[in-house]
Amino acid sequence: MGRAPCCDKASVKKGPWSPEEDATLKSYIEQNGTGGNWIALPQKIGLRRCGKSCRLRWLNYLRPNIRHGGFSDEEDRIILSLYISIGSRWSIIAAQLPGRTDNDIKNYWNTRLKKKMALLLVLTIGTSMQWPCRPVRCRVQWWKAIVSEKGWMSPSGSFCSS
DNA sequence: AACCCGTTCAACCGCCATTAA
DNA sequence: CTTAATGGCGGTTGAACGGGT
Repeated sequence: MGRAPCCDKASVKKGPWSPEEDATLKSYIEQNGTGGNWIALPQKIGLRRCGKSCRLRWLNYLRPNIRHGGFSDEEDRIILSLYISIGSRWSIIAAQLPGRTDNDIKNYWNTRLKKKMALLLVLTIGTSMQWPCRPVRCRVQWWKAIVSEKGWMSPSGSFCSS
């Protein structure tokens, strides 16, 4: 026996949200709040969506003051230092970056930032240049494992072990 | 023009934590 | 205290897109 589903999968719509659905959800929450129950909310406002889907849509796209894309160098630095110290705790990392969502940061890290950082590592440590950031320098072994696993080893294959 | 392939990111899935009954 | 319902989170997927051939 599996776990009971949170909603009736057969009668619930999946996939991208339409502008109409967005408008329905946004205007209701702006006027009434979430009512403390995401599961009951879609039925109440006539949306054929899972409550969890509504929650995700609101938190990641519809709520006010959200920024997408255009991560600054300072944001890169904050994400990297937090990732090194606490790992993939995206909600905690997002809490340090106003206007950013955990989903956006997770996507940014997985698709861009970790590659960018690995490249930076190869270009600095791999050529024996001094790494400018001490916390990162202390985690060379960690990065080495990542870079090795992903096949991002520098042509020389050399890493500083300090 | 048609296809391939890598990248991006919105959204889903399933698990664990928390809360209510 | 126990159990069920709901919230929250991180991992993962797959459609859309764009550049290259």
